[in-house]
Amino acid sequence: MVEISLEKRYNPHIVEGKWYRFWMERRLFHAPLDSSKKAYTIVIPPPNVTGILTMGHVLNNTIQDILIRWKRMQGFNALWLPGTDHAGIATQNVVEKELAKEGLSREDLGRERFLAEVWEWKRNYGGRIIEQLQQLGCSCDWDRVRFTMDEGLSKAVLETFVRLYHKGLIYRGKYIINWCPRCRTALADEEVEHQELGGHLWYIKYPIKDSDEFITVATTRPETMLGDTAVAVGPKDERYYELQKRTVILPIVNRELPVIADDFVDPEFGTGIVKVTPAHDPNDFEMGQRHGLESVNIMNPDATMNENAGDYAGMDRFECRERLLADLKERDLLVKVKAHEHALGHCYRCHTAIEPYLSDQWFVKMKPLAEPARRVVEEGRIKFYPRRWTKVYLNWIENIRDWCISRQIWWGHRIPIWHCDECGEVIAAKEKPAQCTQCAHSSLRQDEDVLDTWFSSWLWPFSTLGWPEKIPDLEHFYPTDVLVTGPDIIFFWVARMVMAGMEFMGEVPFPHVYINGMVKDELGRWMSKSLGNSPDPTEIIEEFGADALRLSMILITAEGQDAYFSKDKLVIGRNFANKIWNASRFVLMNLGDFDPSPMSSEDLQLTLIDRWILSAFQRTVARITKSLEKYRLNEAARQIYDFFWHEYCDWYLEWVKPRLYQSEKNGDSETALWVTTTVLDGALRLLHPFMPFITEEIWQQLPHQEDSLIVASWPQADRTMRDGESEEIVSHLRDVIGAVRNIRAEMDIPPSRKARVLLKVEDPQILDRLRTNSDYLLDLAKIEELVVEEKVSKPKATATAVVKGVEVFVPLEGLIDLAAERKRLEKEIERISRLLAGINKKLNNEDFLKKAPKEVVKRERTKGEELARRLAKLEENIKSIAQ
RNA sequence: GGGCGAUUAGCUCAGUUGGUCCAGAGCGCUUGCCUUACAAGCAAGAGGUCACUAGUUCGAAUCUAGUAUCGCCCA
Repeated sequence: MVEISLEKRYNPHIVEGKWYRFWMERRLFHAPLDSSKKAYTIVIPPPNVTGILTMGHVLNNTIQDILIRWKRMQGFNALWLPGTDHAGIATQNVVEKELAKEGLSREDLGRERFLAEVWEWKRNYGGRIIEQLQQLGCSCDWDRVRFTMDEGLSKAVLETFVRLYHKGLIYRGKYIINWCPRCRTALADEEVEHQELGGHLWYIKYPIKDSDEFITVATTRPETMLGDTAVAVGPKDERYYELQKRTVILPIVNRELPVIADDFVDPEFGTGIVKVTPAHDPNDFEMGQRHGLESVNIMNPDATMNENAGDYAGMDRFECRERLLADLKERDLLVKVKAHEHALGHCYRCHTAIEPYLSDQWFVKMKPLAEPARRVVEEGRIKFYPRRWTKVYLNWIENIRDWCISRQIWWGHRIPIWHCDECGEVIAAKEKPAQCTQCAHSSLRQDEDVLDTWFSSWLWPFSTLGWPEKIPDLEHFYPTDVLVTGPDIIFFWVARMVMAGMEFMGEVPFPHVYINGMVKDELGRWMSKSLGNSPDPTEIIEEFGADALRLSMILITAEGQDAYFSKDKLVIGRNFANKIWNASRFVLMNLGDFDPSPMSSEDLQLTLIDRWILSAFQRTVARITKSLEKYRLNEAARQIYDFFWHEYCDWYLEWVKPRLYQSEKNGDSETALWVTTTVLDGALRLLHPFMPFITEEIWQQLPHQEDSLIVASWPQADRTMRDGESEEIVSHLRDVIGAVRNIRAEMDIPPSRKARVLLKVEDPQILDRLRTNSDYLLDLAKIEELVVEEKVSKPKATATAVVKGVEVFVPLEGLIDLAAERKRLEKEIERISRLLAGINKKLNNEDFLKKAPKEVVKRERTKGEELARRLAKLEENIKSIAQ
């Protein structure tokens, strides 16, 4: 047996690392292919390789670990498949920044050497977040760790691209896309974050050709006027019927612009006339398509102006705006400026303002993929927890737009498209074809672009299990059982995984999606590096321990609600860990070498409190299991917390002490030890998914069968152990003790002074019950002499209380403070009167008696009678004080 | 403009099929205790018209509608 530590405070440092190593050495997290067991699978939302653990990861991964550990204990072949995501743009940015320190750009190195640098970086730093997850206690199957750029996963990417291409679901074209001028790449619509900004609306005069007149257009982006190829008005806008026949002159550039009529134009906006810049605005682009307008691109990829911008060429877009406005003002063409709120897109990686930009890109046609993804959710084959996200998901699916998947960066899966230099043929192939399929020429060039990172992560639930190879693992573990992730990537990732699952596997990737809340700081702000308000979880683990962090996070997070984190919220977890520690220390100290596990039910001499705590434990098991099944983790955590602290520690351990202290072992003390350790053992099992380290540490010191608590069985709810009668009696005893304690405290009876207590009980059944169990009252209420009788004459100078069926008298032998006692009783009378009034109101209501369920009426009636009796006694007692 | 969430004790939050959870927990506060597991503890207590209004119902913190404040997502 392990030496019992005498530390009075739980010290996570000497415990956590030790057990994690123990689990790893025995490969207890590993889920081998074992078809004799039912599989339970979760794939981790792969964190970015560049990532470090955030509080958001802590919450997300703690939830997954709780589910996995729970299912593993239930006997499932539980696989939690970990891994990381290559995070194309983010990772490339990181490495480029490193290179910049040496004055180098990626172009200086060239593609090949640059990629070698990134791989090197990944080897050195890419495992950091994995180590941090281990510190948190995550029981991932590390033998199966995957990376989106692994060979196998890369194969899956090529496979899906080529399949979709041949199905006609991937196409290339010149469209307006979201361009990040800093990352110099296209982004998908979802990768753009919109921010409401206080901008301006500029009113600019455009001269009408062959006249002295002007029109006025309103725009939020004056610099793009250099690329205008039309102005537009609403077709039904009577003000501008005449104008539609005219031509206007673009100032500065002096280009002639047609006036077009298009429904897109909102007559209420500005002057009702808008400029049309097909190359720099998605709506204008569509108008341009409808009206056959020319597109004039006026910008370079870095958002400086190009040669089409004339004198402004070379300027940055914002500088150009200032200069242009100044020039317009000088020519008296700037009519006015109005403040104007509008949403401006920003790059989700670097927060640079996005430029709508016309360029050649690859797209996935989404409608055909979205249809099955919509259906499975509508049919309930995929359920969201909490349910409200269903609507968000469906709304997005229904308004889906094609997915821009090409990125003008180097780090990622290079698009498996080969261009023939000779005939211009475009070939999609997993490997470089030997020759052009069209002209047989061998000069083939691979497309320069790489794929969106999400084009590999949407395959994650099955690519990690070996797809497209048909291996038994895939068969056994797919589909996964639940996906746990944050609301911020429902569109990016969840929806697309559903599409990919349906398209390539013909099956939903998971039946349940648990959307956890976001972790914010105490002011409700998002945690971000720039605000510096994101605490480092590893420092927190250092200070409080992983168990305390995990439990605290779960307790403060109701299903899917955002959590406002602050360090003082960790106190609850830390204190609870300490409570577990000390209660267990107490049990172990009393257990000594005795092994109670072989005791059979015939050996046991169960007392009232034994039956009660075993019953309460069963109640808790049933509740926790149910809560976990509904993904109500905070509820489950709260239940085990309350049971352990406020039933097992506060009452059972206090009551059982005298039996454990007996120096000679006998049937009674052995039974007490058996119950004490059995319930502790059970509680540790229930706690283990939440607090894996401390529970393993203690459990290993208790007599046990299995190697590790990790693989010990989850307690089965057993109705035959439920004992309503003992629960009722104990509840009654607690009420009596509470009444005495209240008198003692309010009457200032020092704890050192034991009291004489008289209980007057008229009901013979209750009388018998209290007499039989009177020993349970003595210690906890600090009673020296107890009288329990049917008829008790109240001594003089006595403090009194009334609980169900019992009058409690505590004689104070002249020390009584009459005023205090009167105040105490008055307060109680007021409380009871209020309750009684509420009940009487119901009972005097005929509709209530008629329409409420019978048992409710009966319950209210019984309660009313009981309260009336108590009130009468209280009033009698307060009267006798006055004498 | 559309959708969603939040509003309960000084602070942070539970309370999901409307009736012994019409009110709870942790922290903080008051009082008394170093009671041989635990002062990161034990015991007792103070503190809330459950944002507001109207409605449904025998009965509403809980359901419906609207209002206010805050926050998020989408357009």
